[in-house]
Amino acid sequence: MVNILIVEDEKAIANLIHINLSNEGYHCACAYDGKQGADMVERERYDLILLDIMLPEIDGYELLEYIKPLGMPVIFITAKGTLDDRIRGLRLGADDYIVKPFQIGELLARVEAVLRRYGKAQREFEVLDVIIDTEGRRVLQNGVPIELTVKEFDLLLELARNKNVALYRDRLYERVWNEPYVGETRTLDSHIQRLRKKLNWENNIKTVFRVGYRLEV
Amino acid sequence: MVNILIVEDEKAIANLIHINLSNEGYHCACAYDGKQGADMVERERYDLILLDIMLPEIDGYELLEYIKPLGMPVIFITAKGTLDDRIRGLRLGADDYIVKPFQIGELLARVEAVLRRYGKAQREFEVLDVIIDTEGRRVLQNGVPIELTVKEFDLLLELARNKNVALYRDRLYERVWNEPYVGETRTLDSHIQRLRKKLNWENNIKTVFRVGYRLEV
DNA sequence: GCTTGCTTGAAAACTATTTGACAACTTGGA
DNA sequence: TCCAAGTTGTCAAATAGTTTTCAAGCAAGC
Repeated sequence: MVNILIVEDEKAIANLIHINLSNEGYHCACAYDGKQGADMVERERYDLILLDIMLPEIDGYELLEYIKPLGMPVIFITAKGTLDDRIRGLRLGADDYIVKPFQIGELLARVEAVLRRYGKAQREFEVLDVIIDTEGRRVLQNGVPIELTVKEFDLLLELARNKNVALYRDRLYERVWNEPYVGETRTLDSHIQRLRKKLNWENNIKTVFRVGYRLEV
Repeated sequence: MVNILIVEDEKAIANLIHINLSNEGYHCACAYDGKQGADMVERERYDLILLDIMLPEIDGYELLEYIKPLGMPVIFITAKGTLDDRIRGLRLGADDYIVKPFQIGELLARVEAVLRRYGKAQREFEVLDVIIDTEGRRVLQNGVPIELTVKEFDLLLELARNKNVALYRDRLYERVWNEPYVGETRTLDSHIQRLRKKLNWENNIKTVFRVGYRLEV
């Protein structure tokens, strides 16, 4: 089982991450300051470490230097979104970074990307009656393969990674299409409809009027 | 099954190697100091030993002298990249050496090379109704030899090594052709078609529209 | 120079995606 | 409650893009 360490002093955030990663089937441990983090890293091997920069005792940069020789991948969590910090983190050997406040789906995507890079990715995950095979880009519903197009698949992934979250149209569009949302067309709607139809998810993909969509599980 | 011993005191590195070799289908054991390494070598036969030079208790050079008469191949792992060390290791009878920090792919290549030299390489593997003999570059389908050209064979290998994974066209091309994919020609497509035809794999090599291909098993 | 494998390009076949017109719905105030 | 304005759903046509096919050209090794 994939083993993840969360080093984060804000307990609320640590818990939020913990809950969501556990939900995805990862095993998690938390450390609430740098010293504790160092201890835990020393005692056990983790497949990935989520590391806040601003920490009591030992800060994230320092801890990173300590972790890197151990060969465990690290994703920085940073509240300050300045380019400087990002570059510094990456140059110091972090594998990725994410800026607070983040959407949980974004975190999951980054976690998955890094794990995949290290050959540890969870290939598939389950939502409702559907199993999504991310690497194979395939979908099984109750064991039956469902043919999805690229956009449909990406859209499903985005929804599934943010289940029970109302996703704003623009954000959803921008994530899946990788381009700014102008909102003059029915593109996103059409794809949502097709997903609903293909998966019989009329009741699970809810429209949130004036906001966007939410996948309810 | 190929049996490999990793003698390395940095557990993180030992684990990293362990994970990656296991992934390739090798069986691995770890020893975390020279004495333990000596014990294990005495007790069991290994097809290959990965040996760190800087070890507690008994150092790598000493352990090598002990191992050599047993006729087990050895790859040195060395942090000091000086020419001296390399030559010393090789003169003492190591089969190869690798300098930390290394890329895991490089290690795998060296491991495979040494195993092959000793005739221990994993020569063939099976996918669907086909047996691929990597060394002989031959393919048997239900016992019947199938003539594949070089490119066809490499392409098959790449697909087979990533079965059930949707491989992006560019990645696939770059892996097989060893050059950047520009995407202006039908080269990859043609070869895919020929593979499909020769192996009657029309249904197993799936096109993933706008992505690439996937070998389904 | 023949053979074989590899690459290419054009055209055909196919598929996904976008769009637009209009219907249906939601909402907040009149 | 009802209406108007704004949003979302529907669906088929148009567009845009991708893959397959095929035949021919090319290159390297015999």
